[in-house]
Amino acid sequence: MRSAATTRVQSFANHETVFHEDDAADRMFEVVEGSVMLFRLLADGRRQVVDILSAGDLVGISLTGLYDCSAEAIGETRLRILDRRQIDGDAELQLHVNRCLMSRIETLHSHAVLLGRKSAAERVASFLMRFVPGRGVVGCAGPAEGDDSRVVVLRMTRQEIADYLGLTIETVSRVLSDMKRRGVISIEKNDHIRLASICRVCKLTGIH
Amino acid sequence: MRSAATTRVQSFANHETVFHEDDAADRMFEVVEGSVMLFRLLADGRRQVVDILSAGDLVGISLTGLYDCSAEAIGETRLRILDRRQIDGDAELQLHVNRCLMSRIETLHSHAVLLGRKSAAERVASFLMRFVPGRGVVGCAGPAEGDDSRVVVLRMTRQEIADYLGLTIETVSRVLSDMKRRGVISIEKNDHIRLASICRVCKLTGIH
DNA sequence: CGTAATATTGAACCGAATCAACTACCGTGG
DNA sequence: CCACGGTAGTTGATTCGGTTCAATATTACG
Repeated sequence: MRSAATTRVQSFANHETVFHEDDAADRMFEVVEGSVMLFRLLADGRRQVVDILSAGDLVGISLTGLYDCSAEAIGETRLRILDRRQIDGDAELQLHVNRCLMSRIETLHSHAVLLGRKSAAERVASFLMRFVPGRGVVGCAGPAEGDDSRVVVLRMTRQEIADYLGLTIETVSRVLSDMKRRGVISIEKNDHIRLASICRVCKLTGIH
Repeated sequence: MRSAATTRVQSFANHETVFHEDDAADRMFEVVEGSVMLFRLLADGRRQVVDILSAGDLVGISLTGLYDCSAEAIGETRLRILDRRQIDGDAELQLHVNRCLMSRIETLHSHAVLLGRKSAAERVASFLMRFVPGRGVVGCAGPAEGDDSRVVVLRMTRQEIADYLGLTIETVSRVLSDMKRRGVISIEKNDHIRLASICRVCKLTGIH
């Protein structure tokens, strides 16, 4: 979005913290590469991953001056540091920020449906479909002619997936095992999952 | 936000539909009075209320050109119809839209924690605390000297509350009955609930 | 006052959590 | 290269919170 010459890019290792909830929100970022996980903690340690951001998304926007959740890199991640003042003055940039925020809101709406109304199996299927762009959404292309399989790389631990889906690691594991048993997926590595048929996975998401 | 002379205000009766999910997002609104409930449906009829908006909030902002959820008035509600073109040109207005969107995102983050990680009792307590501004949040004033009770008016049916909290009507009812039994609240009318002690309700929200 | 809609309560059931054991994987160093 | 230890993931048995189904009570309203 901005010319690379005038902006600074910072690298984060897998699981490295970008900022903590309640810290002063002094910096804003744009994801250049990798992903960022936003999460909140309850006092007793329960954790909920509230959003997962990837290339092009903005991280660390705050209304109150304090970050409203913590942020952690998923995989090797590079973030461009943005200048708040530059944005405030530029109508064009503001429009871009606007679109990013709206996109977050739509995603958060979907996630509320998942957390409030979907079964464990539907949540895991929905999670897997995140990694298949253009499928399972409006204007879904339908099953590709011929082979409709695909390998998705999660780059998240079972604990992170569970905290994102509002489940426990055991439940996530059980659902994946069950999908494997039924031939819907096969687990090539812990975080490399082959969807035997994208369409079949999609039918398990609960949206149909 | 805008001068009343040049803008149109539309009134909606309780439970009247403002727009439907997937309709063309041709209009944007600002809540003048009352509230608006945003919800999504799954194909089998499961419903999740994803957000509840009140005075000053914007309704019907869309990224895709289609509304991403349905909107329904809660109580007698008045909405100001906004002109999209007017906003796009005005940096000052954009900043306001921006702040509104950020506020939605923070609320949606909180709601994800509620839906993903809180017990039924914690969800209902959190819901009741929504109606007590300035308490149970950062910089909470603490219990008022003397009487710390308060009557809150829900203006929503048990079904709507349940769909907002990701529960069933029976569970909502049971939790409220249990709180009543323990003297935390008293139900003066179905939608008029007296919190005997705001502080005690707050302690049940799970955030402490 | 009578009726329909909404809310409460009870009993049985079920899905996911919990607790506990076991297994696979990964990196390190002998 | 393989043995070792630690971490992450799986699987099983049991428990528990919330749902479901059914009956009753209450409220709103003509």
